[in-house]
Amino acid sequence: MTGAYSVTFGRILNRLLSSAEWMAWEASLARNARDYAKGTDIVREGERPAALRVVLSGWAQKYKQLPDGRRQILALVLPGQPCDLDLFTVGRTDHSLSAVRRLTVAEIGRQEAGSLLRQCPNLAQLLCWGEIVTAAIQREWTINIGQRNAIERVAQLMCEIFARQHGIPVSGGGECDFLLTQGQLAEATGLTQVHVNRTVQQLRRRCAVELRNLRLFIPDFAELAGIAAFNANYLHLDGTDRAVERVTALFRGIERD
Amino acid sequence: MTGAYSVTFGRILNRLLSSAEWMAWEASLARNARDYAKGTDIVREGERPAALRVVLSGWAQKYKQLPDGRRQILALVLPGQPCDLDLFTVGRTDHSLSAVRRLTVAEIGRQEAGSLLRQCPNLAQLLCWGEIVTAAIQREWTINIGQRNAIERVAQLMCEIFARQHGIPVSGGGECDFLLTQGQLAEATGLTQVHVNRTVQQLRRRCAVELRNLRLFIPDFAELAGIAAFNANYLHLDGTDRAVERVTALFRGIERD
DNA sequence: GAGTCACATTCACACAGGTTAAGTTTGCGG
DNA sequence: CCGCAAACTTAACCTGTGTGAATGTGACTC
Repeated sequence: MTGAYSVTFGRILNRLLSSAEWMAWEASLARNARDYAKGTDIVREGERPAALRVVLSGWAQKYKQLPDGRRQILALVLPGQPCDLDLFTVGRTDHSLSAVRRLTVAEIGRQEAGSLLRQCPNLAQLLCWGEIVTAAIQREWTINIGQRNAIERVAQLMCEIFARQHGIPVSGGGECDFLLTQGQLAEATGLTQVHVNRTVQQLRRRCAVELRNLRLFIPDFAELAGIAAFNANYLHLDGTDRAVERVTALFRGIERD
Repeated sequence: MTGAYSVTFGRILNRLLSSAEWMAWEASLARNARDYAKGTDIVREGERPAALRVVLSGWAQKYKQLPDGRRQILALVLPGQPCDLDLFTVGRTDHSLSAVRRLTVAEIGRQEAGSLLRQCPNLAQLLCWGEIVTAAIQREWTINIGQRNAIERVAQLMCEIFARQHGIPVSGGGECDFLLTQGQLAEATGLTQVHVNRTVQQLRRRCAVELRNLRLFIPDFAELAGIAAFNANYLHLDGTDRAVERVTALFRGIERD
């Protein structure tokens, strides 16, 4: 059920929720697990949000499509992360969500989500914190696609995916899950499949990066980060504990309401 | 002081805050107004957030820069909008903020922001709603830069700027503020200044769009929207009232804490 | 173990958009 | 209302990435 939780959210919940809260959360996830085949749409743009969704294993992708079919992957949702807070915010979803590969998500309906939030006093703040980081990642993707060239874009995305799973390695490198095909990598970076292929080969030659068996091997993280001009600030890997206090402060007005 | 408030936020506050709340908010803004010259940095990436900033007149831009100087405008903050909620969320800002042209912002320090939130029970939810819409806009910018070609990108941005000021015209067109130079338009769309110039001329020819005197003239909105394949869903122009209820529900757990 | 499918790879060629470098126009500060 | 800087425009040339189509390769199925 648990799978490898991403650094950015799953582990944080585990650390910042009380053990009773954590158990309620985990139980709710387990009770509502559902599988999707690769490529299946989970939510389509324009629908009314019906559930709080949390990825349990596999990756989900947020995407948008133009009327003529051109498609952009906007974000990747890794195991342990909530897909979005649309259930609590918008009337109609403005983007679609689908399965990168075989995927298990928990789909917590409105009622159960409500009672879960009441059982876990810090959960709402933690969910908000997740959204804040997601927004920061979205901004980085914007500059990635807008300003970096092909090799930098792909390198940057690889660094991000690695860091979101294992943090930044102090030295050397490592490996991590990487579930995207080159075609999907193209949709995420705004390149073509063909050019992504050329680019991946370039990275193989320049710093021995390997993409094999749904895993990404990075012999020297610093070297790859150098190519991408990768700066991990935007992942806000530290400071989560304080963040929860801060978000709580934002809503302090409510407590006295 | 007030200036033309954008559809997306200023007017909403006006409608959804009680008149006492609205007066407290306006008073706080007026008390903390500060001017910046065109191009001045207001916040630099990596700084600790020190204030809740709200644009009073002029436009602000969020941007990021790569080490070699390439720069991407990530978002535009229009009059009436808060720049971000960094004060309540992150330890270090992950992007910079500067003045598109001469700009007046209110800079509400931590203490005053706290007391303001306590005076205005719905303010926190409204601020959150603003962030939700901002995130949706960021997603649209990602697909804009990633998938649309030059003329589509520029047309899309023009439609957005217009719609954020006046909503979608039922028929015909209209005019609105447009404070970006072609160079800034280039930084926002991931193109070059030279190519933006070519593109703007193309739009002039194809649908008589004009950019003059810091104003944008759109004779036929539908035509421009057609070029861009513009779909206003992501601006969430409707449904704000309900949204505030929803965000409140998200934090209901807290009320009982 | 032949057939199928998904994915990666390669090639030849085209073009949207980048680059560099002049001009020209506009508008603001004095 | 002058002078200067910022903004816009034009031109010639170049290149990174897209296009379309074919081939290779490994894994899974019946």
